[in-house]
Amino acid sequence: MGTRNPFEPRDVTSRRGGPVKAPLSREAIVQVALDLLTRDGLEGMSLRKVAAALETGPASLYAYVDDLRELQALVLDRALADVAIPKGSALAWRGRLASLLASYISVLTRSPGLAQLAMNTIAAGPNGLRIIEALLGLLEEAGVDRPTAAWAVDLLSLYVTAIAAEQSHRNEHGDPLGPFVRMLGTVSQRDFPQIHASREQLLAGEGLERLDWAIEVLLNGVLHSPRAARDGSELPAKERSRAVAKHR
Amino acid sequence: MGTRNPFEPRDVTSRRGGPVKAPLSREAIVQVALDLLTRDGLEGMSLRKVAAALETGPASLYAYVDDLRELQALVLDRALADVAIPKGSALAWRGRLASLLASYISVLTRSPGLAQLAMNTIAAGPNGLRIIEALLGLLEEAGVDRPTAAWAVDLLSLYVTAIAAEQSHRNEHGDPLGPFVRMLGTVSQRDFPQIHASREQLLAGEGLERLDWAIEVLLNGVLHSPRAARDGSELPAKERSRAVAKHR
DNA sequence: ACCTGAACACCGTTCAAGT
DNA sequence: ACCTGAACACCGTTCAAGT
Repeated sequence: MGTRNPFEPRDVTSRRGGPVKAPLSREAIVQVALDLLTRDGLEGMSLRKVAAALETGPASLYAYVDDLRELQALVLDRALADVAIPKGSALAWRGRLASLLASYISVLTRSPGLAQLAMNTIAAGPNGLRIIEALLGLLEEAGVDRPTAAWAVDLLSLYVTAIAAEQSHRNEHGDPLGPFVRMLGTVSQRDFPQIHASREQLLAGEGLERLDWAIEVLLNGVLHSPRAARDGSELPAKERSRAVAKHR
Repeated sequence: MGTRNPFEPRDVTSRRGGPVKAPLSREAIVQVALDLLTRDGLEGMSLRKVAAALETGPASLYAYVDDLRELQALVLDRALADVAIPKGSALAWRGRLASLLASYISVLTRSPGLAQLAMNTIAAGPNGLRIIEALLGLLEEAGVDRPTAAWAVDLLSLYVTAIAAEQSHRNEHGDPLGPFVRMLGTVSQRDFPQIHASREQLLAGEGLERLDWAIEVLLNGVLHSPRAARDGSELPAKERSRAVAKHR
């Protein structure tokens, strides 16, 4: 690069007739970063590449963003804006909860690397809050007591994020269970009888079928494990039946 | 480095009187890598640093290891050797299952970065297999049908890995919920009434207490969501009661 | 205040060359 | 076959200097 030819117009026109040069704002940086993440995955979203896409040097970004970590948090929250929160009560709470979780997974899976990013980032942005708020509301509607609901939000979002991370890791890394399948094929019946007997079952099922089942497990588990009652007897029948009876 | 002084003895003695130079074997590489991971976290376990610790260049490692990914998988399996698998039947299945999961978490949390590594690596090594085998056995003992048990293994290990990753991420990054707590303090009652009302509950509880509760949720959920019965009626009472009655 | 080039201290991986 | 130095193509971040 060195010296620049002074006669060459300095990006007076954008390729698409847009504004003169990239305006370089926090929003523009986050948008370009999300685009890169969606196109090229987590590795493709480096500060240097974002800067290059904005036709500037990497140092320029530090005027708008403290850190790579901060940029990642901003990108995550931007992406979470697309999570659909079921409105009204067309569906019962269980259907709305399942559909919210499904939308969250679908957003995280849409951009490769976004789920991995979500695993390492606390989603404390406005869109993350919207989702937490909705989860708490739906659990209350389900009759789950508040202490249980609070922890359940943590459990549900962590698990669902982990599922998405696992899925997109497989998609991204062209690693469709490769080593795992090979391992299952060669596992010895002597040393690992249980695994041997469960070979097909371990691989059975579409991703979506397994996801539906997992969400059912989590919801059933939450309904059957109220915290409020744990202090009392081992079988808190009254408290539990209240939550369980609501939808079963 | 350039030229080496030919009079200087070429590492004839190790610092601790050990063998002459590091023998450079696959095992030695994995061991050093695990040591680095335990001491310095995920970032500290680079091929270059492992090579430096073995007093060689990074290129030398490629004779024993295909890839950074392969090294990571080997390190993970090596670490999983420490997971304690409850023997005999001193405890009921539920106690042994909980203690196996707790041991798994404790191993993953012991070395910072190990859990993150586990999130991105399929644990198909011998020690990973030992754990899967034990989980399948315990679930069978619990009366869970085989198709359900197979998927449950996936669910349990994924969730528990995610918990460990979250915990050690907080520990490692000196990020003890910092931004999340700050966010909870400033969240507006108007916009997010549910979050506002659940502020204390969202933060309440020791890590271990929450972990115990989460494991209870997962086990209760698995017991109440048998796959074998899903084809039939919505309320597969017979199948379910068989599994549930076993321990409740 | 915003922007920048250059540098610093790192990465994983490859490759030709040595033994 | 094993090992190596050097190079290649990258990183995030800092900093003095410009406007």
